[in-house]
Amino acid sequence: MKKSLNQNLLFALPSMVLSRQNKLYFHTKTGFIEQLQRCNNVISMTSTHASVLKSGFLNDTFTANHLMNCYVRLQETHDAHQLLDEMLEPNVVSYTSLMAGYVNMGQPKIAMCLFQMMNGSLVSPNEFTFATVINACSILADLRTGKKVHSHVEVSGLRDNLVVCSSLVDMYGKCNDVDRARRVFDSMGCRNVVSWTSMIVAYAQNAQGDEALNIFREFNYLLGDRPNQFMLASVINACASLGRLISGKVTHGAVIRCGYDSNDVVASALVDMYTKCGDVSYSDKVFQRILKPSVIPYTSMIVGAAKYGLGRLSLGLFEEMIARRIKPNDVTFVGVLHACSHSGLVDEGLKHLNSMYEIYGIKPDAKHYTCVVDMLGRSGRLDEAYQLAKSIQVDANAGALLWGTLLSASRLHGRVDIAVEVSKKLIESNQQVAGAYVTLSNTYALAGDWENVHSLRSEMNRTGVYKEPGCSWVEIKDRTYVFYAGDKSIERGSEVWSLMRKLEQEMKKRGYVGENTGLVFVDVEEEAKEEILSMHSERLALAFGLISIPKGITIRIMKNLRMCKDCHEAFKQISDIVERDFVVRDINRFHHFKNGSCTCGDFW
DNA sequence: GTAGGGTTAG
Repeated sequence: MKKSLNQNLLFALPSMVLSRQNKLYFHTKTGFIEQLQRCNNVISMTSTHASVLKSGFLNDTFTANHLMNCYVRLQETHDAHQLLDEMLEPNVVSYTSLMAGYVNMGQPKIAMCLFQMMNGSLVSPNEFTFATVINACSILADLRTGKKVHSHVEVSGLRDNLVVCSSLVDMYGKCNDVDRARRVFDSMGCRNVVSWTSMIVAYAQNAQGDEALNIFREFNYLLGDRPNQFMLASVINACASLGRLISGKVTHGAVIRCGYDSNDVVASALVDMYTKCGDVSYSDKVFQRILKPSVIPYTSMIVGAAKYGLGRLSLGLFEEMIARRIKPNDVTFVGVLHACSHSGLVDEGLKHLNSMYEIYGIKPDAKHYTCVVDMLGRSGRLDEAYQLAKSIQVDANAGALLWGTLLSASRLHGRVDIAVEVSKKLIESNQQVAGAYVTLSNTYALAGDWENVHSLRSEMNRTGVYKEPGCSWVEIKDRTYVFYAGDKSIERGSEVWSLMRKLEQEMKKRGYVGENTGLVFVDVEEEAKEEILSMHSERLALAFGLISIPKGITIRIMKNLRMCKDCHEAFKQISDIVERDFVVRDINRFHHFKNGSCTCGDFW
């Protein structure tokens, strides 16, 4: 029969008592608690537990809670749980601290079970309990339970509690219910920087970056508080998701002025933002300034370089981080494989796939295999890619990505046979149906099989399958230019088209041929052309922007600026990083000029 | 004993 934790300790007790005899006999409740607070390893913990047991103080809930908290702190949740089971009168602190322990140990489900168990007892939850269990729902993105807990909060008299409401905002955000998050946020009588950050994150992580920036503006305007590193990292993330280079740079200025530029998390967000906003060289400059980059900034930079086709740079960074004994994670390998895929480094990619588990103990999963399928597919090794895809066990979402990847590769290399098989899989499983139809149709078009193209189009019309037009956008100076696939009426459209033709000629001159360049159209139907254009419109718009922005307007204005010390430092650093034509505009926004001196506060 | 941030393949 299994012995209880306390029974086990009784067996261990005699030797412990003997070795610490003199101290133990004089213990008081306060003495035990002080001793427990000092415990920093399991051996001293076990010994103290034994003494508490012997003294009889274990029946005292307050002392037992300290004991349990100590187990939780040492990550011995199993022992802490056993202690709770054996407590005579566990109270709200006993339940809540164990719940928090499970959440911190990555076992939020057990925390939720404990909450249920507690509700079945006579103990009522308090604000700490609610914040903890809501956090568990948030980690699991469990909206159903989250709503139930929310109702419980409403009747518990804690609906005005700042921490509970902030955790509700966060929970709804993580469960992709932004409207509910906003409703809770709006209902709050009192908010702090955490509640505002939770709302910003809720918007940013649910593809509503504009709203995230609006609410950040509101925060600055209403509160005049300085944002902290959490808020700034979230705002930078929102800029990244929108491709808003200027807003990103302005926020970068705020980061420097507020003194968070050496923060690892903020720097990672900046590296990622500059990549997504169109300039990997800024990312590199920010990255170079990080004194001791951890795995995440390294990964951001590896992924960033990979996206720009700088595979060798990605692999060099990977080697550098290994040499610095920084352990890669699963995302790092996604970046490495992505880099190999986009730079045609197939053999090296396969080598990295094999080393993942063998050397680093990371088991490749669907996302890694999807990268490898993409890598083999891009390089024309379609049969191997197909074989690999068939051998992977995936759930529906990962499957959609995997087969979608193979389908694109089949189209790229005109492998109608594989494209047909793969589209069938996608359409039958009701995944990416419209995309599958269009890509299959384009594959037929590339092969000159117009009969099948037309029959697919009729089938799409008959079954009512509609492909949302692709959309991309780019921010140039203070304007956002939006491009929809197939929309020829875009502003300054004729300039875009003429620039595109120039680029096309330039690329041809340098030896690019075929549709791999993305700008050279093959003889396909109108819709297929539009799809190819939309894939590249972002880069196109960037190129378009670069030749349209007037330069050289900056130096004179700058000389007249009188800046406070903080702003001057921010300006010096940021001008190392960004180009001057953007900087002046940003710098003007960093400052308020009153009576000839500089006051800061409004980032926008 | 409680709430918030960064990297992920087509």
